[in-house]
Amino acid sequence: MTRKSDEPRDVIAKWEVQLRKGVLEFIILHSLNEREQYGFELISGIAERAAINVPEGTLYPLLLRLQKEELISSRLAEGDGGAPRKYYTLTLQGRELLQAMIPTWSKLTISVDRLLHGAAV
Amino acid sequence: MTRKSDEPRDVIAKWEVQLRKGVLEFIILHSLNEREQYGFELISGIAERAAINVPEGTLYPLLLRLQKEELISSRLAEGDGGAPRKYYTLTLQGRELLQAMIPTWSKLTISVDRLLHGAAV
DNA sequence: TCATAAACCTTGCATGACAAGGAAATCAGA
DNA sequence: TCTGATTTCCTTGTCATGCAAGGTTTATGA
Repeated sequence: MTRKSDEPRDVIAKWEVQLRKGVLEFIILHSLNEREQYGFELISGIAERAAINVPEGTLYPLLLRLQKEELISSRLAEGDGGAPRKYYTLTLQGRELLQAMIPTWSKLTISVDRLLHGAAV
Repeated sequence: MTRKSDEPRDVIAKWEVQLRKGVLEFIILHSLNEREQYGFELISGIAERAAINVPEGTLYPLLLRLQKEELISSRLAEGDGGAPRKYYTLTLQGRELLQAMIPTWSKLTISVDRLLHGAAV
């Protein structure tokens, strides 16, 4: 019995990975704009509030990148019986970028939904 | 006078490229599900109805990929005083995938909007 | 024959998501 | 003291997509 490697579920799962590109940066910046948070806190908060699972292998490289781009900054603090936590907050640049991202996101989703529902411009 | 290469407009433009990943495949499939179309027709139709500009360098490789994955099929027809047109339609697999994509897209945008507006799950 | 327009194609690069594996700090108990 | 569990963070390599730039083919009209 042969088995195709491209079953529908796999195809959708791969597509979802592509769809998330850019989106995760957006929601991380937005979450940090609400309040200072550390890595694990971001992951659990976003999972709880939006049902979006952000893997560690995605989050940490992303946070490092955002810090290198000076969109966020960090400070170390003691952990709760474990390794120290790294708390992140937005820089001024980060807040400005986030403000520009919001209408960009809105425009894209509105455009797509307009196509989906066949409404005119 | 120095000039930073990372001006806000560039940063947003790059981010927008990332955001479109996956989305373009989705809207192309959706457009072709409505009716058979050729490349230029897709570009102009999507630009007009959704204000989304799909460059040729994006569209043609995408169409070739979708055809290789047997999500769309094509037929040649005469052009309007120019090169022949390649008309594309969805295959059964393509229609099935599209039907699975729609709720995936909805869930993602709803989740993000829930975060943005601070509503609870 | 040349220019123009319609339509399509190719190459190479930039970039983000993530699986897998790992490392460091703390604490509890044997 | 050693071991294991828990919390937290990090690194590497792979895969996929979008797209700019440049090119090709077909037909038409001057």
